[in-house]
Amino acid sequence: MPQQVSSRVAFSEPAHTLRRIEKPSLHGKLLPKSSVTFLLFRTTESTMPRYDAKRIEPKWQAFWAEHDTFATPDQPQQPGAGKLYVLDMFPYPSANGLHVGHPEGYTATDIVSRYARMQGKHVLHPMGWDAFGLPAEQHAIKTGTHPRETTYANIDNFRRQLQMLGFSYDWSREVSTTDEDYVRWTQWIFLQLFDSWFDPEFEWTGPDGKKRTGKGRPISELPIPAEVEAEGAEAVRRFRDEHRLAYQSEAPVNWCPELGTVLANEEVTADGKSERGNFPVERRKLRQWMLRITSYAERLLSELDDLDWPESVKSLQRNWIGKSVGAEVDFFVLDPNQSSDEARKQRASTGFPAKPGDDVLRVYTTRPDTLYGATYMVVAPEHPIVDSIVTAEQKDAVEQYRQKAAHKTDLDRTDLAKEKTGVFTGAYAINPVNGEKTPIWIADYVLMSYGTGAIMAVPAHDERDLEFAQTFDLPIIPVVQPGDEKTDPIGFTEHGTAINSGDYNGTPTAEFKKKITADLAKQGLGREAVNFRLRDWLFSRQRYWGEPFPIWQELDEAGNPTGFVRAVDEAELPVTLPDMDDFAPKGTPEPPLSAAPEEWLYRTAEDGTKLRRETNSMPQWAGSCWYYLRFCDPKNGDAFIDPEKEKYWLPVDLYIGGAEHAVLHLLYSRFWHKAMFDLGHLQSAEPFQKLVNQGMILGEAELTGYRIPPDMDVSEQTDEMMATELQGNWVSARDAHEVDGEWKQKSTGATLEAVALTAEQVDKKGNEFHLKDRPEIVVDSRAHKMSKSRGNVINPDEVVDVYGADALRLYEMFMGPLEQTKPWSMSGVEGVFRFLGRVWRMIADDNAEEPVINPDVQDVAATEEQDRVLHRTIKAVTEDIDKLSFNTAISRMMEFVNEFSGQKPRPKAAMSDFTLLLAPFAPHLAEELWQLLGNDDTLTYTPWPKFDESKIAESEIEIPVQVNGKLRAKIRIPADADRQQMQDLAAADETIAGQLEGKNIVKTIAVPGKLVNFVVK
RNA sequence: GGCCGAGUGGCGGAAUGGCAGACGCACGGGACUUAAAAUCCCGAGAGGGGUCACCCUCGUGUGGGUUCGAGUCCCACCUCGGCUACCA
Repeated sequence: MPQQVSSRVAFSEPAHTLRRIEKPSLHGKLLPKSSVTFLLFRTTESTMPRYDAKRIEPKWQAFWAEHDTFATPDQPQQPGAGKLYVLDMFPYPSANGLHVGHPEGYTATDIVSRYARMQGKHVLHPMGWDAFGLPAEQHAIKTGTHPRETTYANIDNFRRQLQMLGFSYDWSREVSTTDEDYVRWTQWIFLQLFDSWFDPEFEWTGPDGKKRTGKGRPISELPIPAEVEAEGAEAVRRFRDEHRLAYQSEAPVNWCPELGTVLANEEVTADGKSERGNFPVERRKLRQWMLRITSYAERLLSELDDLDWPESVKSLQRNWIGKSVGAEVDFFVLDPNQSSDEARKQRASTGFPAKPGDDVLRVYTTRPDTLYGATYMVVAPEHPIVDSIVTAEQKDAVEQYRQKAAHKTDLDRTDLAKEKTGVFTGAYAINPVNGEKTPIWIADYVLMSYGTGAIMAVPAHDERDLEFAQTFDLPIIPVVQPGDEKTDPIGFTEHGTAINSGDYNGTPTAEFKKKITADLAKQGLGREAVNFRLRDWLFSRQRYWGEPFPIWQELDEAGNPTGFVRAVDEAELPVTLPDMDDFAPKGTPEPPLSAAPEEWLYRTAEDGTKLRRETNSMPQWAGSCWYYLRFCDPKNGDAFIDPEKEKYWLPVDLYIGGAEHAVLHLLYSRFWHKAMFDLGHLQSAEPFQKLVNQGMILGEAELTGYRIPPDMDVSEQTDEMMATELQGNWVSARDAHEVDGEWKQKSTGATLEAVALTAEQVDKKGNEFHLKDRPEIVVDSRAHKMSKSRGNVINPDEVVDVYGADALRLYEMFMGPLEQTKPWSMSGVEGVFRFLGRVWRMIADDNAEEPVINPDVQDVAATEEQDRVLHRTIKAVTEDIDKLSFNTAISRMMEFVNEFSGQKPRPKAAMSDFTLLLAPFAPHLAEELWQLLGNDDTLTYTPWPKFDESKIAESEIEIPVQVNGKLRAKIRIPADADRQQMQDLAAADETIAGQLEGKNIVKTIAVPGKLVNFVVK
């Protein structure tokens, strides 16, 4: 909305209005700079409302701190009321401080926590810091300030801001992931994973009574196959290492040669360049730590069902896990000397799965029913079979392609996605169902990391295969007939009936899949197979400011790593970061910690083995994976959490945070939780029972006009109206829309230039805004994401400075539904600020020098109507909080105030109840009013008001009367009128009688307490 | 391309299948004031009629459907937003 040219800031003398004078330009800062002009006025008399957040808020924050009001009690306030664990996603304490998105979720959880306390529940509501991470390290490289210093300074600022907002956290439980005591247990959990393997066969029953297959178990219980045992101790060690939940493997990292450093994925732009400097980034394989999250894929998927999470988040997680059911099929690689029949016979005798040494290409497909249409095969460039099958003529071309593929950046990949590339290997395989000789290609559209790294290509029924086949002129055989005869089978990727498929012709797709999978299995050529998109979790980073791994690498005599590692002794945890002055990249892909002092890096074990520390560090996810556990028992020196406390508090009853964590954080946490459960350290199966995502807060809407480019020829437009609008290059806002970040004219598709306007350039006509010099042009307003570059970032400090914390809290809850994206509006903040002023004046005496109770508030009994309003409000607010529908709860309180503030006298009891309802939303003001109402302790644990249905009920109600579904009249009837009475009363109404006259009543619908509807002809 | 979500006044948004637009912003009018601010009161979906304490028509992205009755349920389409991207 435009900020009209008008005045908003007043000057006045009295001290309690000084805050408005201190920063008269504040509105200029808070509102879009361009759209406001100030007219400043002076007065010698105070006319400002006396509701003085600047006095009230610090007073009560100090009171709460002094009395440890929010320290988690040992017991529920009311016996049997139960516990409630209310958790926020803890923030990364950035140098910028809080943005307005933080208080949104935090206010919601604070309301729930305060409300639950008043209901007598035992509430755990903690806060902490996810404090490892890149920015502090980069700041250190730039300035030389140690990341620890920056981090703890930022934490202090965040804590100050959160306390300024009056959140009821139990600060005695505060933890930071960077605390040594916390790091110790993060490392300890890693060691538990390191000391475990996943037994896929293990059958057991979960705490929910459901049967499960597959469980994490101690590595000592891993059965060692006899042939491995026979190979000796090293082979056994290697076998164990290969099965651990935390294991090492070669994995590609983003190496930027120009910057001489490894980059995190977040530091690489979508087009494969470094965010800093825009240099090319290549992928280089390095030894990395991985966590075997894939072994938990099935459980992470199936146990989602019982969680009270938004369906969208569940669906994101399901997609991310990406389970698909299909078949693995063996294609025999053709020996040029054998005919295909012979090959098939030989294959049939060897059985599935293929044995080592078989020259077999195994593919994974979700559409085994299209086997007859497989006209070629593709393997990933890295596929190991390539070396053994490539023919002499093709060797060079294949080698070249593999080289190129290996060095491809993300940019090349996405670019090449548009055009398929590949090279023929010269080799052929035999299609197991029809004996057809099928050429084998390599192409980078097949990924080594999914399925078997090889596919059978069915160009007729797969988009990618079709594109590839068309590029390289490969045969296309349709094998699925769409149900609709008119549809071309080529390019048809859905289910239909089989054609060109031998004896299977006419079989519907679903049935065919099952049948052919079974038939292949019988012949030993295939079997049903399940695949997951989910990959193992790359758990190491080449960073300083993260948890060091509690791992030693073993070195040989020459000081080179042997590849074997050993865990740091538990008693030596935590492994703390060495003090280093220089965090700058060393120009090699080695992590910064490899430049740590020697005494940190090296050691000789008791058995004489030389050891070197693991120099990779853990990702930021590590600390955030389990912080919800530590909050239950933050000071425990003997365990990461006391089992009794875990049993009592877990799972988290309400978890609120941004949707950006819908997949990774929540999936990783669930994985760790399940692994720790399997190992007997936890008793709950899932960490977060109920999850809510708060919506994003956009910047304030700005006025925008639209212009077409000057070179466009307006005369081409045939439409006369259009021509008028285009004249002078302006178009109507109604004719403009944004496509991929660009403004386009809907009617012509022309690219537009969007122009932000100032209020001075705009006129209001009726309800629309128009350009002053071009009144026919309608002006639009739009909200965008807050960003520094746009200059539309709202700083909570400044809002609190002008309007107070209660107003900020209340506004953020009043904006709209919690889960919805919604734009900021500073005048909306003023709206709730005015509401708080009205609340103040309803209960407090605004004319008194000292805060005292309003003389109109008296110890009188409430009238029936007053009781009705009060109890209706209690009911509505209570139910709305239960639904997390805070915006409507606030509306209800506004209605209450609108109703009561004009009344004299106002019953004190009703004012007290209202104050309690307000308390979770605007706790400072509520505490102050509670005191004025004659109470001398905090209202934090005062019982929540109860409502009485009988007081809400009215004896007479108004209901609508419809004729043929159209509203024709409203009548007053007794609340308990039955159907017949309602009909009679409705028919007796003058207007209705007129409507019914001479008509034939076909049917009458009367819903008691609701409405009457006559159907006439 | 795929998946998920959403379209209601000038704006943010309310509405167990039952009076569309609660509450708030912005806007207009009035009271108070030398004036302004602050505060309080009143008005308002759009269009039309009028015997101004009243009535009619249209109205929740578009087109169909179910129903006595649809913002709400079903089908198709359009637009916007978010996430994801060759997963065979």
